[in-house]
Amino acid sequence: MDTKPALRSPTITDVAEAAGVSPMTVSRVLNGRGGAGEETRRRVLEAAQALSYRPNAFAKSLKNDRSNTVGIVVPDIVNPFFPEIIRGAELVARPAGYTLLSCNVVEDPEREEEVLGMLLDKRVDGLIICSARLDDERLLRAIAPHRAVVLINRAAAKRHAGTIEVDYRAGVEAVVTQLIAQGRRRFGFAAGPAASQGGRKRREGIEAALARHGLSLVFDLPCTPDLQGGAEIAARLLPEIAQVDAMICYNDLIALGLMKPLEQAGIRVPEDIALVGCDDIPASDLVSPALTTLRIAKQDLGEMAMRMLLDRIAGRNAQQGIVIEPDPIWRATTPRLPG
Amino acid sequence: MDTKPALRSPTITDVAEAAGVSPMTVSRVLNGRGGAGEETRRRVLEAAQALSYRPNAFAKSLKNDRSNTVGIVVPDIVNPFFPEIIRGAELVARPAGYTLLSCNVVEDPEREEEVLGMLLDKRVDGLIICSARLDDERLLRAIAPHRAVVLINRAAAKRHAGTIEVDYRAGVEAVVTQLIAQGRRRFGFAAGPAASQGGRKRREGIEAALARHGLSLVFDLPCTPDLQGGAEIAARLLPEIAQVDAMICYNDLIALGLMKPLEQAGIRVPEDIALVGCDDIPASDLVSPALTTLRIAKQDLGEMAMRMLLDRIAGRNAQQGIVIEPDPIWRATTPRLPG
DNA sequence: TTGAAAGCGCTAACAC
DNA sequence: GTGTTAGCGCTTTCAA
Repeated sequence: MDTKPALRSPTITDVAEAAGVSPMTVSRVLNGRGGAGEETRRRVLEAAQALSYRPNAFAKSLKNDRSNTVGIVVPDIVNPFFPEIIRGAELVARPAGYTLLSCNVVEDPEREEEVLGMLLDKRVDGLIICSARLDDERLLRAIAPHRAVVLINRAAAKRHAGTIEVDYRAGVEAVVTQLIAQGRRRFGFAAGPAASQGGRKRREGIEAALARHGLSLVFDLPCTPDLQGGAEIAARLLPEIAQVDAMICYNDLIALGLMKPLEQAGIRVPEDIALVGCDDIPASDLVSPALTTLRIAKQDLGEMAMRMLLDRIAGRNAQQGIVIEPDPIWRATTPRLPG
Repeated sequence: MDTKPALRSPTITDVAEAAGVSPMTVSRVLNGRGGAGEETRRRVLEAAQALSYRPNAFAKSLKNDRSNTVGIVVPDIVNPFFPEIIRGAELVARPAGYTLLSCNVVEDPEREEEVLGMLLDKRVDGLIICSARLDDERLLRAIAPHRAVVLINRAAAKRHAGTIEVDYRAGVEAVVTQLIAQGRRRFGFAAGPAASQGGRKRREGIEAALARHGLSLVFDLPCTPDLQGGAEIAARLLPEIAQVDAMICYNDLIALGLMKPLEQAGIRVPEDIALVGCDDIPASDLVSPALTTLRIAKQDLGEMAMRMLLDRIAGRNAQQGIVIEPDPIWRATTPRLPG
């Protein structure tokens, strides 16, 4: 019955011919613009159906100067922090008629720049950038030509981009303050990527809490934000492990990567050393001892960012900067809380 | 110094005017087609640079009838199995000049169908589908109009798509055989999504091994392929836990989701019940006891799939079906191997 | 070595 | 209610 799929996909003109009308009428019917006779309408729909007609998105975009596509750029799709954000963003984008183009930059600024250019070529209507690693100048230059931008965990002039920032500073400060109250004094920081703004805010939080007690960081080293980074920190830390009785980690992956080497070296967590992560990825509640961390509502974050982006695309720049608070989740890598 | 970014992005005509040549010459220079005077060439490049000209991908695609974009469809981007595949695919796609459009279908067949249609609208040059959940007829109908398709973990007529399949059957059979040798007799299967072809192959592997010893599955229940699914299986299993001394799980997430409820119920792993996952996600080596599993080279899988896809796009359909073998990783949720 | 014309598939603006 | 014209930005074809 079925005819073979044509070599060339059917165009609006093919449908028009099949229905015995003009392309314009087909366009009107298919886009629900109204102003088409009932009978005509039926014939057009039938013809489109019969040909399995799908409008060519390029032609549409070229004409309309909008792609109905938005981009989201993440440092590393394998880091469990980001897929949830992507999912949240997609959840909002799709019902609004947007396709999400998600791009991985593998923690590489060059690549980040390249990807932003590519998204420009594809004429995305807007984009979300998670934890941009580019320096201010390059970032600004790269986003300037874009129609609408939202930055996650990166400050920027409101004119150029909306921002959603996690208040790591407050979150980390609260946790460190609590640990000090429990008697910890010698803090280390596994700082994550040096270029991360979020990393600097976490450090500020630690230092603010420490300063109030006349303390300062005894260990502060950057590392890749993954299990491997944690393992490397462990190797650096172990020779001078006695210097430290609490480690604050840039994220859960680092903390998790730290745990096994510590255990193998006979260091007890949390007795000898307390461990705190950040993000609350699923694995953190699965390991033993379960990891104390700052929970971030990742999917919400993605949803918010996308809502803000859609607003900006629509020219509504109402909410320009949102700050969300992380939630301390006290688990077993820190001493039991009193009460 | 800089002029404000224009409202309208510069076109090839703008560049042509600035350089005092025709659009055609600009096109030639920018695409490295050769046949342009040295001096002309220089002027064009300069003008393009000065205007920050970026060719409009739509116009290009509309004309060329190719988008230089390929799609990859995954059931759930939050499942750690898939981001690694995506990364592998991207690693191969980008140097070849392709942009990867990754789409999440949240384990929903309707959504899968919709996404395949959307990809068609966007005129992707080809696409990879991971663990398609559509039934054969709908899947075939959905991929038929696409130019090139590769299926991961799903069989198909070679004419319609290349395939890369993990030999779960053999992998699972080997593991179960080993467990039987260690004295396990009462096997359960946390089967994952009913629509998964991979799930059926795992079951076949279990049953083949059991049959050789006159045994059969005492527990076989579908579940979502995530931690939640494991927790639900645990709830169903616990009342009749004594019936079972080994659980084979569709994937590591399910196995991991199973572990905490079992532990809380006082069931010892592996003494009372052996546990086997599949995929070898990073968390599996972090928990205690560490999870025995079948390792799949996820990134390789993604790379292979993309290479096969690029071949098919280029009209080279040499390698049409690849089977890869999973690697049993014996860890602590199964009894120690002899030797 | 360079340019002019035509057209990819679609739709906004304006007829009829 | 429906059709015609023109043009989005680019490149292929052909001519100069």
